[in-house]
Amino acid sequence: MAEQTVEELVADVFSRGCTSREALEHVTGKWSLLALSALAESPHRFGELRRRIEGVSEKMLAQGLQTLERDGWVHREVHSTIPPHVEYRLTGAGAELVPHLLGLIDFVEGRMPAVRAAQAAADQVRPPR
Amino acid sequence: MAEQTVEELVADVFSRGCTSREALEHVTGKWSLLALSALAESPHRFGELRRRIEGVSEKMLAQGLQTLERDGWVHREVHSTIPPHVEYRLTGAGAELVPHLLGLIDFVEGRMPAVRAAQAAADQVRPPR
DNA sequence: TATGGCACTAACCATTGGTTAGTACGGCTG
DNA sequence: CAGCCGTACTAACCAATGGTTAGTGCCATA
Repeated sequence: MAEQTVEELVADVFSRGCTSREALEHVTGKWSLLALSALAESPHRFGELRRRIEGVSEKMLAQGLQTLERDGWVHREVHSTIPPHVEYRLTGAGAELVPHLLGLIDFVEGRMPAVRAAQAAADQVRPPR
Repeated sequence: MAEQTVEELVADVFSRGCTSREALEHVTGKWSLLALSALAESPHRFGELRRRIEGVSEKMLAQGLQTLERDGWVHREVHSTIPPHVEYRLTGAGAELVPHLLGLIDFVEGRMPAVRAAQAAADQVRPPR
């Protein structure tokens, strides 16, 4: 661990220097995850995404989309119109990423009864602060 | 959207009131994700996890493990010894969750060259602030 | 005596998340 | 006419969470 090769930088999430950590954080971010899921349905304009994802602010949405675009998961297309018209769609890479995310989302959603039961049981033994 | 049924609370990540949002945030949290991945290899003691996951502090690790335990993904077993001996292992649910996480991690790791290339290209067009 | 092992937690500062206001332009309504 | 709406962001500022550092108690060892 004293020395790190380039391969280790790429390949090992347990390694502090692994650059995929950051990329993982981006795609699993709270709002990015939901934006990607929405874009899996169809390309959206900014405002459409905003309305699709309840609870997200324009600021957080813009931030997440910017990151997703920079990492190459999302394609942003600006039409020079008034009012502004910006469209977001998944890139090829994004389209391959999304089934992984949706699989995880579906799994967790399906497990919510168990999660809730576990929380209730845990809170009985050890009430939260 | 004016009214929400219990089903909607459970089933729709796009909905503000969806409780699975929080559960998703927990399992995809930066340190929790790595803890779950390490536990997929074998049960670990606290210190073993700390050493396995480079860069995590005891505080952040403890916090993540506590959440994972509460949600029912991880089983925490305390042995009353001196020095303390606490062991963490995946629950049955955790064992089913982890392949989803590992699939995502593998996918993103494999895509890092493309992510980096996308970032470099994006930064040329639009240098980051 | 001091230090190390173990698994946390308290105190405090740094960073990111989130709220609110603002931008510019054309169209529509009262 | 003035005000508001639609659009897609960004600036300013406060709230919340992440992260750093110190501390806990007990036994064993140098």
